[in-house]
Amino acid sequence: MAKSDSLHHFQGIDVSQAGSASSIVFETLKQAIITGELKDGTPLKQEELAKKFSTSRIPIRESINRLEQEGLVKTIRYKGAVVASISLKEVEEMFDLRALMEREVMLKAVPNLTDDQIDEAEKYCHEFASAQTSGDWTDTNRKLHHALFQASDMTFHLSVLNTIYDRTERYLRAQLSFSNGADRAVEEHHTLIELCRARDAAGAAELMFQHVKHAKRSLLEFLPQDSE
Amino acid sequence: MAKSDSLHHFQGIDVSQAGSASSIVFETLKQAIITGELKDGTPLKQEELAKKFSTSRIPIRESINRLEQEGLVKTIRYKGAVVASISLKEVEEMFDLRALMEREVMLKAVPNLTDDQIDEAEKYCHEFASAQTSGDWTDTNRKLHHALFQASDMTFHLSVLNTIYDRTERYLRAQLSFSNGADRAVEEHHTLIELCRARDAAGAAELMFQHVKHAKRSLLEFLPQDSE
DNA sequence: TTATTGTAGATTGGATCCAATATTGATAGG
DNA sequence: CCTATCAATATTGGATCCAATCTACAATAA
Repeated sequence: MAKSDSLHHFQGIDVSQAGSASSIVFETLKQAIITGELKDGTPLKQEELAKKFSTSRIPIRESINRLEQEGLVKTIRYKGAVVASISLKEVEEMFDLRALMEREVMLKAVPNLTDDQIDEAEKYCHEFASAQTSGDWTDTNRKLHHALFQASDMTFHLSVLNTIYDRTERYLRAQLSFSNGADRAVEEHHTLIELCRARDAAGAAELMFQHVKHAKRSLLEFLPQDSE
Repeated sequence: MAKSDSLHHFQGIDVSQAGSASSIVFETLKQAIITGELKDGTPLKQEELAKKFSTSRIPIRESINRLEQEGLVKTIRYKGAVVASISLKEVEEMFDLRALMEREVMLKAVPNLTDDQIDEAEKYCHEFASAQTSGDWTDTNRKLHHALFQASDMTFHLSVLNTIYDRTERYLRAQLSFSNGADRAVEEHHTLIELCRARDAAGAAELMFQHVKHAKRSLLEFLPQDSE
């Protein structure tokens, strides 16, 4: 009963009102993992979740399958599923890839950016600067990046970037709960907006690259723990 | 009965001997889609597949879910699943990303390559040159690239690359059935091996980049059809 | 005491049944 | 002849039941 109380968040969530049960469970669990509500290693027991969501185990199983395919959980046959942890090496890789990809995306996006889009990005830029909780921080950060990326029309790149964001967000949140290492990011974001307004694609792309590399470095300083 | 005969390949495949039913069905379907045995738009009917695999619909549904998460099928609620097609724009994007990533991977791999690994790659290089069917071609091509990539120890990058290979292979096969545009590739592969032996990481990386860009170009020449 | 074995409980994997929805074809009206 | 509506069928989504496997703990023997 009190054995595993880490899923108390889902109290009262019911499925019988919108889309398919599977997709609701999937989105809810995914969000809980991304935000860190469900910590690394938390076992996801089908029966338990079925009760929380007031459904049978079928939609739960489908959700867990999909989550595993996205790399967010890891299951062992007849043993069960747990929230997947991520190694330091993988974090590094993901940030390196982010840097590489976001540079390319910016290169294509900047020439297509409308003034409205830049205004929107700047709005998020300010929200970002005044964000208080780590949740607000990551949310506005994602919105800001996304607003700039939209103009690139590189849907596949963006989908890959999204999975990287999904899989690293909880670690970013953890970092930001401790340090307030967002100062440099705020500065870089403002400069980024300026470069976009000037339609300096190469400059914006290069700054984005460095921006992500900086984020990687400050995150790694805060993850000296295990490596799995 | 003769209505949809595009799944006749699975005759006799039975599930009751190895891993979980789900994973067997998943791998089999995935391979069939990758190779092009199941063409774009082919509907995947659960009952029909359940009979072919001698199981219930449950493992079929799980497989389809996982395939959808990998982008290989597309399902509509209460309507069914079909083999996902891919737009020209996505093909372009995937090859651009491949070029970008494989350059980075080579940059890290070359200094770590052992002589044995290079020998292995060269073996595939020769197999590739003498491959007859489009299946042999893509197989050895993948093996060759993979052999070189292993030394990079960039597991996440490789997983992304694998999904790109998975989602584009059938189009490459189709191309190679028509043209024999592999001549240039053979040449580039040999040069690539030379550069690896010389431990010229920058050179190998740059050649790999161009190699993928060339592949992209010759593929696009053969896909002037629809765009969806 | 310690290692081993066996049994009971818990948990996941798969099969079958029912519910919800879409598709198709027939029929009636214009 | 064409169109619209409605019933019949096909197909997917979800619930419940059974099977297979793992885990924990106790009993027994060295």
